[in-house]
Amino acid sequence: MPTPRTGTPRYRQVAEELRRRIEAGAIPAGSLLPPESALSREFGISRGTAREAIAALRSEGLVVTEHGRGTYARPAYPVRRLGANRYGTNNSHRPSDKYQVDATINEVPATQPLANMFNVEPGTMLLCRKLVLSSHRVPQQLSTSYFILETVAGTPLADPNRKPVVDNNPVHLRAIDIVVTDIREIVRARMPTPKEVKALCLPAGTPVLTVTRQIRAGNRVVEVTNDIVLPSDRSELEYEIPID
Amino acid sequence: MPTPRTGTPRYRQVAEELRRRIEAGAIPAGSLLPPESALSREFGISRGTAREAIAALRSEGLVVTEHGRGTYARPAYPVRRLGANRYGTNNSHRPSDKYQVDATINEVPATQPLANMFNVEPGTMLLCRKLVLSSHRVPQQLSTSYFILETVAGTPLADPNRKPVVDNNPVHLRAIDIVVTDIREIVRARMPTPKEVKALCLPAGTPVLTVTRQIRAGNRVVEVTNDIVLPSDRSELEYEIPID
DNA sequence: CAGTGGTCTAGACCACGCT
DNA sequence: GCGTGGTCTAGACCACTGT
Repeated sequence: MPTPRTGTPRYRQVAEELRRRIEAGAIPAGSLLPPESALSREFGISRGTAREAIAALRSEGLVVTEHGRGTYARPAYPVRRLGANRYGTNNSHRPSDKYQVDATINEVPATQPLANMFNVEPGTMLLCRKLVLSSHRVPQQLSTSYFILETVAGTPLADPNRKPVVDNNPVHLRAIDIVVTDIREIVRARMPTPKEVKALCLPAGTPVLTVTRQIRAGNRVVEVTNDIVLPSDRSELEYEIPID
Repeated sequence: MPTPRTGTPRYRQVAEELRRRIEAGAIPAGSLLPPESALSREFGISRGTAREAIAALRSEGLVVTEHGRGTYARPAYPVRRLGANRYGTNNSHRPSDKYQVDATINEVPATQPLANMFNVEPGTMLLCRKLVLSSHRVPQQLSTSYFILETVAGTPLADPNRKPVVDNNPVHLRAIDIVVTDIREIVRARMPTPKEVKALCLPAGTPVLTVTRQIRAGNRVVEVTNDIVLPSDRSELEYEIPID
């Protein structure tokens, strides 16, 4: 019986000890934790148990593991803030020049939930724009937007070759004579799907922020974005709420 | 050699198969997955590998495990939406009556980051309000708010026995002659700490949404809420953005 | 009590990153 | 090649939920 079974499991105790070392700075952000073999020796546990301890820290987002190299105390990523003024007309730091965009466009009939959000009948043809937005060769954002096909057909928004469009924001819509009056966003968080992990280069245990967006011009809904997906380790969303 | 090592690991294959069953409805939301022993037999893997498959699904938030009972396809929780009008004066669905509040109040000197957010000198005395907001005996929200002590001393906001205050919103401030002009919120997501897991009854693998909030009256910052913590499986945030 | 998941061991071989 | 983490096995005992 090499392990006295006290109340809290061994792997948790080890995880807590490692957490203390990280938070105390004994293991600085960006540096390597001891390898599993060393933990196994130091704490007198099997390698499997050492792995469980590290898995616990990983699921808290405190460390990231790289195959063949080791486990690092998680370095702080530079954060991209989606500012409250991101839809303004004189947005001085428009991202067009700093970001690379990969867009695919196609036409689809409206499903029931989409039809509801647009206030149209199911089956109405929509333009679907899928975007991948990258910065420094690291993907920063996925999004899928829909427009009523009739209102954008033949405009630059429907042109698959018009790469430099970063986001379908009010400025682009105004260019085709649609005056946006307000935008409604719903923010949620969840764990990513395996596909999103890959597409956004997410370290294990990193949640994503999702934004569902309605862009309205008066009573008309002109765009529905059914999930902008943002990596939570490098993104934050800012809102300004005016009080009547 | 009981296991041919093809490209994708065995536990991932099993996880994907289980995911298909859940998404196809073969394992309806809320019902039990096969026990580890059954998976072990069915797929010809060891119990440890079956556990890894389930852990993968758990980390995606697709299933929840209860000790001694089994692993369930995750039921959809009722979602609490923090609406765009949550700071309005004529907020018809004020939550006061539907929620229970547990508040602790104390006085602390401003740390450097707090002082920055208030535009005051470090050391200025602040009133600190920690809230736990519950509904149906399930915690729904944690928050820590700060006020400049001088501006709220002696007012109901500083009274620890004034339980029914659900949130320090503009209505309460107006009652003490502070007219809020705007609110700034920053939304992030991350994995919860073990304490938050406990306090919010979070199933493993559930991220939290956090909101950092500044409430301003003209140029003055009257309240800083340094992280409202919301369980992402039961919360969403709504914003309305007016376009100039 | 039986059946479930939770923890842990001791060992094996594979895949990756280095030097 | 060596050291790292990644996958997997077979077995053990514990802890919790049911009957």
